[in-house]
Amino acid sequence: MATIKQVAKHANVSVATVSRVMNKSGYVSEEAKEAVEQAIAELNYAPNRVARSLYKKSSNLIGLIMPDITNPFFPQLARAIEDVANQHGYQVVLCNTDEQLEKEQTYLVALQTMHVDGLIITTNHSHNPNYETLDLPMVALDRIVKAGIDAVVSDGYEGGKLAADTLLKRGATRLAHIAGPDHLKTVKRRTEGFVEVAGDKLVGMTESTFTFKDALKASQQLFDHAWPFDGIFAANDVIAAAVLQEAVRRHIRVPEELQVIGYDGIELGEMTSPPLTTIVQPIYEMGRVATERLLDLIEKKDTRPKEMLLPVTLLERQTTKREER
Amino acid sequence: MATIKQVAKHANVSVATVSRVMNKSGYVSEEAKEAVEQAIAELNYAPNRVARSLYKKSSNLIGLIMPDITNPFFPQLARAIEDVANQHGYQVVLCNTDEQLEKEQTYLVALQTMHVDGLIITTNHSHNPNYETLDLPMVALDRIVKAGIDAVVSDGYEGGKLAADTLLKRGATRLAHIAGPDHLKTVKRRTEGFVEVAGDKLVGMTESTFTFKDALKASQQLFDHAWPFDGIFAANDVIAAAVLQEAVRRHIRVPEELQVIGYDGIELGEMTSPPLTTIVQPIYEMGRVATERLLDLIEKKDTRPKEMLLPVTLLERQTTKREER
DNA sequence: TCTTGATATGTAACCGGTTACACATTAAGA
DNA sequence: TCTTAATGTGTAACCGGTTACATATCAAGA
Repeated sequence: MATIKQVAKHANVSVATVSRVMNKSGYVSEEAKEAVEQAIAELNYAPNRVARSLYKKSSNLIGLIMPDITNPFFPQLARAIEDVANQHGYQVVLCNTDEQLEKEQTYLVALQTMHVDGLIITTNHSHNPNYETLDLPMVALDRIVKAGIDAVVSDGYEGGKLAADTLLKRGATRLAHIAGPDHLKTVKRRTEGFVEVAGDKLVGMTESTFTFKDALKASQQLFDHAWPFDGIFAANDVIAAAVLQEAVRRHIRVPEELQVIGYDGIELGEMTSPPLTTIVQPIYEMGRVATERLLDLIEKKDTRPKEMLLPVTLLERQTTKREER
Repeated sequence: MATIKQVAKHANVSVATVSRVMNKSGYVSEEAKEAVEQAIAELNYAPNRVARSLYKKSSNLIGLIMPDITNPFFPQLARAIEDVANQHGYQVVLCNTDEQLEKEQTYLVALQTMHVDGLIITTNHSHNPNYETLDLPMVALDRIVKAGIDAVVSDGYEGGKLAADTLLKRGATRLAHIAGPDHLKTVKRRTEGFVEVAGDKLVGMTESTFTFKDALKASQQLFDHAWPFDGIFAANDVIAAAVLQEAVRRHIRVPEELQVIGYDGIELGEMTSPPLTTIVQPIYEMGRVATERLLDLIEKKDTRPKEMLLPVTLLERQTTKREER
């Protein structure tokens, strides 16, 4: 790789002039500019970002901290973040923390010492001391870390209500629910919204993590103890897929005997049999908004922290009945 | 963040001494060592990786180039890579190229100018001129870029044979197949293996991309034109899920009337109804091996290029019949 | 003609590490 | 006692950019 010195020599100017034409800063004569541009082209020169970072104290890198990219909700988020970052000349560093504070801490110092310009956090520890001392632009995604940190979340409460409402409208009279992990505020809201609208129609409820195995166990337990119910809302699509599988195993017909609604809108819902009706979070959009916000923060366009609440929608596939009109 | 100078002053030594104790290089007295260590602790010092990179021309960063993290095969790979990299003090930069040469090229210069130490490539252009001129350690994963570049792949040929063999053993007599995209060599091998063993039992075959929508179309077409068949092998699990969904829609009983085998062993296969029998690639293992190999390359432990072929296994779930004994 | 501000360009300091080199000091061996 | 090698430490150059500052030229306005 050529250096700026070589370019300068090649174009018969000083390094300062080369730097000026690259950054379009200061005064440069047309003549010099052309010479430099030609030299750059001829030497196939691209400036060393490490050197630039050192002086500028900015790396055009953003850190993406998530529990586990393997969880099917996150890839879309990561994709959106990467897309937007890339469009603005940033790269993203991927960090899987498994929600372990220690891993998180390790990543945080690594990220800091490499001078990332900002952080997107998809993690849960609202009390996490790691972030408090951190003087870095950051935005929380799908999680609420603490007041004072920007957050982008979708409207889980409305989503929960929408799920209950839909089930009721489609003629369900005995509702069940599988909630997500208790420590996730954004997930809890779904349950709250659902319970609120379900009222005394709610006949069974349990809780599960977001792994399929756990979800399957929870489903079995629910079917064993709370059956019969004719409408069920799962806190996410993975859990809904487990419910579906368990229903098939028990020869319960979906949606005739049991209507099922999931939450998230991940691709998985399209692939189940029958395809899953679900409350769609605008996942890609959330990633996009969060990244754009972070970029604004980095460029100091706006520093008042705020929470962005994105709307959810119902996607009717085939685990709910057609609405009668 | 403290700098090495501050640490040096605090410990009453020179920066060289501080550097020496941090890197355990050269001679340092016990006394000086303790003073420095205490200063580091008190100032909460961590060396600036950017500065270190500039001098060392090595960033402890590795670039991960993949088509689309949203494709359910890749997150596990990414996870493995990230895990191993992290264990060795490296971070990974995520790049989604959508298989577009232009994006790839952009990433490549970005990655080079930030002095990544190596590349893991999960992409397809065997003729890709971008990589030829690149003087960087790299390993191709699940893809064969060209001779001379290390590659880690699973044994698709054996996998295809295993699928046909299994179907035949379980009593299928009329076989069908949906192949993957033609330009993926590693995927083509699955088809070759399958066709070889299926022989004249093969009654229908078509091709599909790895998106669910396309797979659904391909399935429908196959059912329309080649039915009846009683065993089908799909080039990956997403396609198999589509076949399954279409079979359910047509009230074809699986596995009684039709046995289905997928390929990959992604989590999705666990979530379909019924759960999918599939040929499992050791995905995480592949990511691990590739990354360890890359790290060896970076540290110049071994430079002879080689291709690593990992074995696949059959995972029997419920879309195939139990073997009669 | 003289002053002044806009234009143009180069030199060198700086960012925060690493390390070559010079220079002590000390201990072991002759 | 004199060499010599091992040990210990500091100074400064270096990595490849950016930019403050000094300097020079030139045209416009007084």
